[in-house]
Amino acid sequence: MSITINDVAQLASVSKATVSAVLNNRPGISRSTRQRVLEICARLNYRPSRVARSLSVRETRSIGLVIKEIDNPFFSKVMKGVFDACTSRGYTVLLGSSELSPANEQRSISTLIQQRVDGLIVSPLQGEGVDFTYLYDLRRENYPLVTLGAIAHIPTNVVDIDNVEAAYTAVMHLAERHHRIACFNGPASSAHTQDRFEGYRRALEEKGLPLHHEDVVPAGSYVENGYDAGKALFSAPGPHPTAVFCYNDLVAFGLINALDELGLRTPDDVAVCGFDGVAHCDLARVPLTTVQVPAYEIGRTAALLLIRQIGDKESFLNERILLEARLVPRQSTYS
Amino acid sequence: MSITINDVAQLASVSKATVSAVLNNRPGISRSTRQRVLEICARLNYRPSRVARSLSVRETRSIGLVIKEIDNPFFSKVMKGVFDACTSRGYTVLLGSSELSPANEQRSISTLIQQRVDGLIVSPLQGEGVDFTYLYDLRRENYPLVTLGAIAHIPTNVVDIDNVEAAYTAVMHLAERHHRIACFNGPASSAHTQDRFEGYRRALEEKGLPLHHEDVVPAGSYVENGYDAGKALFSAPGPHPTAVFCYNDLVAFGLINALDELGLRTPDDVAVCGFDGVAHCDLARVPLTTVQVPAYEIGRTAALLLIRQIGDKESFLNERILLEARLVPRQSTYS
DNA sequence: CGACATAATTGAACCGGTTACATAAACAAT
DNA sequence: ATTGTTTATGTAACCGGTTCAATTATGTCG
Repeated sequence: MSITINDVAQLASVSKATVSAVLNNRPGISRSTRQRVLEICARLNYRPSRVARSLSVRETRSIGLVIKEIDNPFFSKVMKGVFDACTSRGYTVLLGSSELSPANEQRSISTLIQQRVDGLIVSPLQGEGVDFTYLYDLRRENYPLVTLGAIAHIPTNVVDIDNVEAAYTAVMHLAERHHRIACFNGPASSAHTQDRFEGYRRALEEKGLPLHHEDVVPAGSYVENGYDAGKALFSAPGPHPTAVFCYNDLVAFGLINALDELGLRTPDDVAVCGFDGVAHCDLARVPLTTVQVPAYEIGRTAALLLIRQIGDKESFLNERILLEARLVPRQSTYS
Repeated sequence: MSITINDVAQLASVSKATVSAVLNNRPGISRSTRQRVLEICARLNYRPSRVARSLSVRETRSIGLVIKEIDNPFFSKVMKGVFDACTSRGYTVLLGSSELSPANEQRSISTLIQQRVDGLIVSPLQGEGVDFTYLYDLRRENYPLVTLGAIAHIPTNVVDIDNVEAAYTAVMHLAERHHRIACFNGPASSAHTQDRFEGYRRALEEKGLPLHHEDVVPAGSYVENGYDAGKALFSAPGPHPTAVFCYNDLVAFGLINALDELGLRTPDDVAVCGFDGVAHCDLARVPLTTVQVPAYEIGRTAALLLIRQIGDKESFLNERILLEARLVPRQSTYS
């Protein structure tokens, strides 16, 4: 099938060992032999098999990235951060995605481990029905692992922002002008959902505002979810909230759309705050106030941390890196 | 280090061959042996090494996906299509991206081949300084390859839309009301840029409209590019175009922003048409008229085609699948 | 010129699976 | 009891690299 090291060795009339030495720039090869071998490699267009090498040296120079949603601009940026850091250091990225399903997450991780990736970056799901004993096992085996967000009871290397704090800040911002603030939560299976809700709760508490049960709605993470939740909440009878803190920007966009259709104006009738700071928040019909999360840096940092840990398995077993998120007020909360 | 088939064999007091047979559901294993082996696998939490298997059977059950921009919602959807099709068929996706640099493209492909992916999906660059002899070589070796967009002089399996036709339709739409239409081109290194421009040219020609040289500007593929190009074109002295056909939606968004800052209104002063139909075109400040490209289906179709070709290398050597794109008129071209 | 150090090269085992073939065991038929 | 047939399991080679001890070639020096 394809050219192997044996073909090269034979044509150069040297042993495989010599070819291997040449290709790995090991010393102790004569100038002439090196030249001849390289020439033949070029002529044959020889590409050493990484799978054979991986088997032998027990490292694949690849890492697995398991995100939650491929089709989410936030994760696109994370991916890019991971990708850039990895490729510049000779690592290949194998892609996994849970698409919010715990079963998929587990399957992805399992597959990647069978592929013998040198380490994993996981944006973990959490909540009901999420079994992370397998992540726990990885930890115990000292498998290089970085999670984007902490996992309850499992110490890992974490790269994230302080979601509670960021949500708190955002809601405090809304509370400057509003006294009834709703919360559109994200997927129940995401730890971020819980943290952001906690920030919301604290802000209300601090301001002495009541937490209306019916104002806390499980929305989701996509535009449609925000739209549906918005339609439901604001077409219900009775007085409505005058501001909504959304799990992410997409939900916020959907909400604004729903409000518009209901004849409610943003921000005059209802102020809306998003989260993530995906590109184009500033291009939206109503420029969106949001919490700018450094997604690219999260990805990049996670990759660097992971690679460091791959290199020295004993170090940084339990690092927790929190990057800065900042509130970017725009028109959707100011009239 | 990690558990191997030998460990399992030893504990079950059988040979590796037997363990292998059990794990691959090969017939001719006694009920009791099978059970015992499986039990021990479970107990040891044994995960067969795909790298060893790959070396042996000469297939990795993985494919490489090389896109042009990770951080571009269009490619996010393509990726998702590829990912879904692949994972449901047991293939892993290795990620590559040229980020519009031919050198990167080549490096990505080269790396993926060394990883011995079973096939490649490439969204190829094209134009000046793009050397695709290596893609040509792949073709000759009958390496499974699907490209998203044709490559000049190289017959491959192609999945794409008819860019010329789609651009033509879009520009004809603009030409219903406008007589001077600019074109914001994409990256010079993209074949799509050339095709879309060709559609633009044909539409003008058919309508008998003049093609002003200064109205054809190399913009790029990101929001900033559209913004910059817009600022430049519309702040120049003299009469301006009253419509712009943009390479993609992001450029269109940037342009609308620029126009806004220059005090020009969309669509009243300048009509704008995008391309791709990324999510949120309908959420933009000015809902964007665009050509809706079935990105997810492109990815999915490409993956299916590739996998089919991997299974039967002789078939479909030269398939050319064009999916439907359709114009979605919105406010940015209608007042 | 022989002894010895040094440089260059090779042989063989190994990584962890798969697989063709050989062998052993179980059982039926004669 | 012998042979044949079927079923279950084991042996060993192989995939394409890496690695290290052993070997051979080359060079230095007394």
